[in-house]
Amino acid sequence: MVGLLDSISLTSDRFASVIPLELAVTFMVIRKAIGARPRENRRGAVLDSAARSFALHGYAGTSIRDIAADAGVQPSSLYYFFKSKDELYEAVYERGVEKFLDAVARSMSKSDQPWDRLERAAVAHLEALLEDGDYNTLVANIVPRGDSELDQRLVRHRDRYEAVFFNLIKDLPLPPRTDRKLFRLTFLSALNGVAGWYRDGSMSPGKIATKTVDLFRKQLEPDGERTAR
Amino acid sequence: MVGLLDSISLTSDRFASVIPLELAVTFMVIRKAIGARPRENRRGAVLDSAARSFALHGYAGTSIRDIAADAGVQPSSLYYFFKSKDELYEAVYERGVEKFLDAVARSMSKSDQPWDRLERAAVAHLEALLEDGDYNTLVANIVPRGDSELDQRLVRHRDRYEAVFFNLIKDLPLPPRTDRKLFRLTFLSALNGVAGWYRDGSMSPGKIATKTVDLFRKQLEPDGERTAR
DNA sequence: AATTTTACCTAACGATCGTTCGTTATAATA
DNA sequence: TATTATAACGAACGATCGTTAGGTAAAATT
Repeated sequence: MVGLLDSISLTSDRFASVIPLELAVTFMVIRKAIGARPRENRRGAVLDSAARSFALHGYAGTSIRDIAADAGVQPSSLYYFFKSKDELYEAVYERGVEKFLDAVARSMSKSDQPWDRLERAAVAHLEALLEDGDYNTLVANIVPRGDSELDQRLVRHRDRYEAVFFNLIKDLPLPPRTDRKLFRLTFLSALNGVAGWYRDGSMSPGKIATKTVDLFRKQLEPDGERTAR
Repeated sequence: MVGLLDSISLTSDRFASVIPLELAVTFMVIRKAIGARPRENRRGAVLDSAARSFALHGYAGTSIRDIAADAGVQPSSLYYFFKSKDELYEAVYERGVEKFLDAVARSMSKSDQPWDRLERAAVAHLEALLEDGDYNTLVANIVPRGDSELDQRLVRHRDRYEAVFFNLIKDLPLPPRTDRKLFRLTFLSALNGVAGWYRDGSMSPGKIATKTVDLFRKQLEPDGERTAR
């Protein structure tokens, strides 16, 4: 409020010397409502809206106009921040990878035991996916096939993250002939698949993650003798 | 060939009485190349092309014109067979569910043991998904959220198939406190996720399915003592 | 032989798509 | 104080979108 009056009193405005202050304020308000805003960067809002729409309706199902409307901005303004729809999509995807990376890194501060480390990572992964949301949904759901230029860049971002689980699983004490690559791919699909059926209120993301890890590690349950081949 | 000449000799064609037979044949050929074909139903071809495109680029990423071009038909012709893009998509999805159902039903003719039955189903599922292809890819990849009318119909088709695994897993001798719902969801995500990383030549679909089932059942491997918590 | 049905076609509708253009008010800098 | 950079805007471009209308020749039916 003070800032608004200040900016009038400095008056680089071409009307200021001709019209009374009351009218100037009116003009300010109109201008504020319609057009140019004072020094405000909507890049973050645009990125958020893009993440939302892309997560909900996919790349092709989301139009530039959808995103712009959601962010309260004109369609053409997106091109001030991003060169193209592809670049915007990549920015969202990359941010999603970083959010995953951060979440998992934070979760693994301590604990040396391999299965515990995997469990912590899984919990962090699922919490990021289901609670934080849109950016991560994109990374979890879209497995780029690598046939377009955009896809190839997406794969590179995704690989950075998958490497984390590669290392986590490398340290796991598994039965000798276990296929660790298949384990990783299967495990990640299982975790990411949760986004497809999770409905708020049923079970907490952390709980789901823990139980999922248990599914993969249950050979040591004390009462495992009920099972048979 | 004989049929072609026959159709000329019956001559309900308005040129037939005016021009010689040679020229009539020429017209036939031209008409064959450009326009109206004799009694040929392209519905199957359209459905195949739709499955292909939808599997490859998704619903929004596929245009009616893409499908028509791939099927060698005019865009408007799709509306002779299907009322709308939505209905075409649903037809593909439904067919995908039926293909899955058939494949799994065929695979389970004998074998009483629960784990073996699940393994057979998994093998059939993955072979259908990775070898047969497009129709199944659609069902595997798209988990409808149920917010549109189309989505709600899709869910109903999908549920018919998931019920099969519900029953398969019900009979499994699992440790007492195992969450069978989570097992099913996780297991199906793991299987369907294979479509995201499978590249021809690495491992056969059947082998992947078998090993995936092993991952979920490995608690009875004889040398499982290497594992620790 | 005349009529109807089938299996398409050509042409076009208005809406929406990603993107570009030129403009403009504010803030930072010289 | 004049200039430049920033953060947008409104209007429009041609392309493409799902869909419809109306036509046409062959086949089936009457």
